[in-house]
Amino acid sequence: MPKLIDHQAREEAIVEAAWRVMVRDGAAAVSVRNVAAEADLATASLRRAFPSQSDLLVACLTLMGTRAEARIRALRPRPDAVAMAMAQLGETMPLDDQRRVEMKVYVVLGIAALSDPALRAAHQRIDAGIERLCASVVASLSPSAPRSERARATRHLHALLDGLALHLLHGMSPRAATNTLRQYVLSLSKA
Amino acid sequence: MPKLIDHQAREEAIVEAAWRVMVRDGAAAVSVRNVAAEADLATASLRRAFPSQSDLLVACLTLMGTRAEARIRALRPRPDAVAMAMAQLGETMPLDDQRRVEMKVYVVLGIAALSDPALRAAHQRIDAGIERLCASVVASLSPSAPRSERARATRHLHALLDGLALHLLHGMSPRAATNTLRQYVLSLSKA
DNA sequence: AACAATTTAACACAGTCGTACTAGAATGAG
DNA sequence: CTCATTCTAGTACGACTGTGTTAAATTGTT
Repeated sequence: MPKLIDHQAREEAIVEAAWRVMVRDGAAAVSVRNVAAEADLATASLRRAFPSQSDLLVACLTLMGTRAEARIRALRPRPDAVAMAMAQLGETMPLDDQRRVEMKVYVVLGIAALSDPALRAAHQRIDAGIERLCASVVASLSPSAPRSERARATRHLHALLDGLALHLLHGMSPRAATNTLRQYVLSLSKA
Repeated sequence: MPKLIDHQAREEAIVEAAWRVMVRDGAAAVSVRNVAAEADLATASLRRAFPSQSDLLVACLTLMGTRAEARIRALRPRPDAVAMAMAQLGETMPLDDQRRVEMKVYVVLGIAALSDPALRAAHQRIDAGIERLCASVVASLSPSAPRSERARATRHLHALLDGLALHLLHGMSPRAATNTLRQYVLSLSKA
């Protein structure tokens, strides 16, 4: 039998290389050749893992969602609902390089998804996950609020989260973003 | 003297053609050739107005800012502060095709600005304008709040606005977005 | 050591990109 | 009508793109 390769590990390495290219040079630079060079692979090897560029981009988005979801799922429960909410929401904010990269990937490919059906599906899955997270946070903080009010708060929280993500990429300080988010979370728990 | 051409009108026509291409096919499709074809012009004519692609993209962003600012400036004052605030903020939301196009341009090029210094400067000017608008809205609704509180509300409003813009592009209904925004504006006026 | 399966390297193809140049068409002023 | 000036069409160049294909190198098993 031939050279044995851990394909899953390789796929992740390729995706991470693509992330680096995207963060460094923008979405337009994520070409098969650039990513292969960044991953120190032949373009043909990359094509075994991802036959088309579209597959690669979708994998970029999907792995980002998987990673973030895993981190949130791994959080230890906390008794304080506000602290728990902030911990969960904070996993979607760029407090370290890892999360900063993921957020940029999410936002950049989210825009690309506006004119790419394949990306659109992957993006909607992640978007739905964030929506569920927001709904669960709202439910835990304002359990007694009427349903329509919770729905509105969920939309509000979701938009705030994505808006802060955008501003963080454009240079907003993580402190300011965290404070803004915390203030809204607190207002939910009081209402 | 030769053919007389209204250069400003032509530049705007070119930029609008570029907008159409960007909205229809994404930012990657905004090439000199595609835009020239969309504007029914020779590529050489386009190059007279915008010598480089970067110039064209910057103009796309700048004209968008100019148009939106002009619309906001042209609003008739209203006695009701909440109504005035919603009218001003609403000018940044896609309630018609015109605004929808502009919002998409703003968001798409805002992402492109993350890895393009020329675009970055143009984007920051518009971003600063929106920030000023948010600050003025907050000031008119919560004149008695302490300064730090107003600063936080401004950041909150700004993030909410951009987050809703993103969600609107991804299919959120304008009604839901308007309701969410109105609810926050109302909460500002009560506090 | 020899085989077989997989990975890699290298190249090829057709297309588009930004940018540049040149020759000719169009047109307002005299 | 003529001229001067501007605009346009067309072409060209080198670089890059996604996608294939083919031959050679690599390596676990027998």
